[in-house]
Amino acid sequence: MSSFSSDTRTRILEATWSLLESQAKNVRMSDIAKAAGISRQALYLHFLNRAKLLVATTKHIDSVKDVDARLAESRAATTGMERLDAFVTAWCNYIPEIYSVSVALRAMRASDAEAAQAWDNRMQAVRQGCASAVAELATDGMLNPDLSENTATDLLWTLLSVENWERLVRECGWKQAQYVSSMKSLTSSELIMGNSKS
Amino acid sequence: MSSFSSDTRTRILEATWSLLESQAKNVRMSDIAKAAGISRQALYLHFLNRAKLLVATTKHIDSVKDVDARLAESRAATTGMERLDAFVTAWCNYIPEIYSVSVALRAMRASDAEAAQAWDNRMQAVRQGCASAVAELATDGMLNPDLSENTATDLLWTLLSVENWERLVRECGWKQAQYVSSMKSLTSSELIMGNSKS
DNA sequence: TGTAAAGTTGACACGGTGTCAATAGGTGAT
DNA sequence: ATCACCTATTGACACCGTGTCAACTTTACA
Repeated sequence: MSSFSSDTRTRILEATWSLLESQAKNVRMSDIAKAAGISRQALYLHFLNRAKLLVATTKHIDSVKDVDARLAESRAATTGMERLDAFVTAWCNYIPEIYSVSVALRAMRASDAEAAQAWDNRMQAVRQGCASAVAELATDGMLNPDLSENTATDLLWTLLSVENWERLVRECGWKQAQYVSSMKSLTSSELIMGNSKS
Repeated sequence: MSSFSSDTRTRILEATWSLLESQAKNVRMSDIAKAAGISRQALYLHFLNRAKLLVATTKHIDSVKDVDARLAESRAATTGMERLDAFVTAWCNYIPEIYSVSVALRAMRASDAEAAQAWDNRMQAVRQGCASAVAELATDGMLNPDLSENTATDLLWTLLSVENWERLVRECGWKQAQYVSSMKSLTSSELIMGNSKS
């Protein structure tokens, strides 16, 4: 419980975060150490390896940004359509917060099993959110009859991927608001029964 | 023009290709050399670095699979809707062919500017195909009036990304045919004016 | 005052890419 | 025939980033 060590730990996490936010590419352990004001080796006293550090950083961001509270809103919705809308909004607006860390984590996937696992877990959690929204849509009888619940979940999950956000917002230069509203209309027009364009 | 050297070159490319197809992850220069039956150093006589080798491999696949002929079909379509359909079909069915190399190339993006550039070029070419299809849709007056040509192109390009294929086919286990028909209905319902679900 | 935790410096192994030098063998032109 | 060239070989090595280890110092606190 010594405030000492835990201070250093969060200083490391904050340093990692801000480095990833800024330059984004090729952040090395030594860069992070320097930014946190400790030696490179001391980093390994707190995190066994780079993957664990990145994972801890995402969790740190989650707690700072209070992801749970944001998603709670969508679970509180009473109808399936409201829930879908709330979920899409909440998640789409959360993507930019974790984007920079996600880049680093995804880049490690190919070479590091632990990083791959961590990213996969996160995505499965998102998928779970998608599945819940779809399920509620189905019980309301509002799910597009061409789609099974599973297929609809796959589709929703795919549309809401970080990679799609990356492409539209970062590569194509869309405004975040434009992205969100596009995703809302896209998902609702695909998932909700008998929906043509507004 | 010595058939000798050029034989080795294609042997290298074939070896790279088949290695990427099989194990997919962490294919090293030494692995490729071994598979091609030459020394690791000799690889560098043919390709200056790993990025160039991967790029050459994609081009080799393109020529073997005759990507131009496949896409020519979509350019031959007379109406915008036919063209969109043909383009989506052709590209979606081409993705599996280049997928394994794309994984390797994308994995290098973070660390290697040349690989990033090469992947980007390829994707811009795909975007060009999307733009052409959208343009023809627009001249036919069939483009969804909610969308500018640019926005429609962005959307189409995003939907047809390799990453989305990867998620649906590899992660979610969709059959290729299911993926293609989903993409066809998804793109047409989003891009074509006044389209509800079939 | 002694112990433990947290940190320091310096050195090193490992894996993978890319480079270099010295050498060998086959091919083709003169 | 021989010279030059091209392709290939072996072996060694530099560079980079991660992760590890050992020896030592500083700080906290009981």
